[in-house]
Amino acid sequence: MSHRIDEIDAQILTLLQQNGRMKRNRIAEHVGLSVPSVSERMRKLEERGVLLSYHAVVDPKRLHLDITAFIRVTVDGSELHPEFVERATALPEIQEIHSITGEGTHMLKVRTRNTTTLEQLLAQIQGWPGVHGTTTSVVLSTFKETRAVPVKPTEIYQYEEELV
Amino acid sequence: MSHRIDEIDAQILTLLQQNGRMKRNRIAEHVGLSVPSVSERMRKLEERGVLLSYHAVVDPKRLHLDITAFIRVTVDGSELHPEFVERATALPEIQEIHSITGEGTHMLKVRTRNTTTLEQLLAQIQGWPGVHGTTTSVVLSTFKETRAVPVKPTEIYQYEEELV
DNA sequence: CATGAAATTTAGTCAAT
DNA sequence: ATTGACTAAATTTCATG
Repeated sequence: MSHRIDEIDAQILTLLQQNGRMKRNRIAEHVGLSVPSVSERMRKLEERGVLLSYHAVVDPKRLHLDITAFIRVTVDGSELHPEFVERATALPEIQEIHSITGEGTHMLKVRTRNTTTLEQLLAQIQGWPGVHGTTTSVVLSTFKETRAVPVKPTEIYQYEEELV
Repeated sequence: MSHRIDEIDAQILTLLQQNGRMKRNRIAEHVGLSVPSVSERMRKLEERGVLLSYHAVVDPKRLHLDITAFIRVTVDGSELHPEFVERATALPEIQEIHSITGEGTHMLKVRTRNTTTLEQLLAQIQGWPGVHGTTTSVVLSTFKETRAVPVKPTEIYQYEEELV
């Protein structure tokens, strides 16, 4: 079973990435289809796992989370990686956890209240099993921050089997 | 003019961060208020800039964007920073642009199709005025990726003047 | 797949508290 | 600031092309 993202799917995805609460009738106007057609396409995009989820974005500053930082961590021994990930996942201040190539083994993105809480967070992470070093880049200004991806109609078929 | 986020606002924000398309009547059930009250609170949270926006999340893998990478860039001369940011902002593959402390001056987060397109992107960035060095961390696995922030009712008043 | 029309659900308005 | 009662709008269902 294979599917492709056509021009209209691409438009719908672009619109919903921009405005996740856009009404179906307005989407329908944009793409030139009826409301039930848009609903059906959205349902299928969700079913196929192209549309993963919808989220509100809250301004961290308004909640006194004034520090954003990237923390590059070195975790010794890959047998300790799962535990590291588990501990990091449990902390709501940690928004992203990736394993990476190059210097270090993991990259974290964190939002925290101030330099004091950042220091506490770093101390906590450094105390975890296998954690050797951390390198922290504190964000001074953010100029662009989005999860939106450019969507073009795909010429290539997407085989479900290949993905998960 | 000052405002505080009470227990119910915190619940609403948490729910909408989890599900950005949650219906007002479902939110109302969760928080124990009427639909008009929930609408009014959402309107005010948006007005005050606490709720910034709503977005659908699209799976990059389904669109053949198989590479995620963090690129730490050194841009010489702060007078060249605005141009760097402007050029970077224009590229849809670049999802995040931050100026940072420590090693390098900027941190980029990028999504691109494959190692070939990543190489092209790096070459492009390295050609920009003032760009000296780049250090790339390619993501092998992502374990957590969210923009959701922990929301607790604030005891402290938030003065509009202090923000923006 | 797409559509219009009908049925159902959700959201907006507003006077009253 | 919150509500119920009302009206308007949005969404789902479904028979048909």
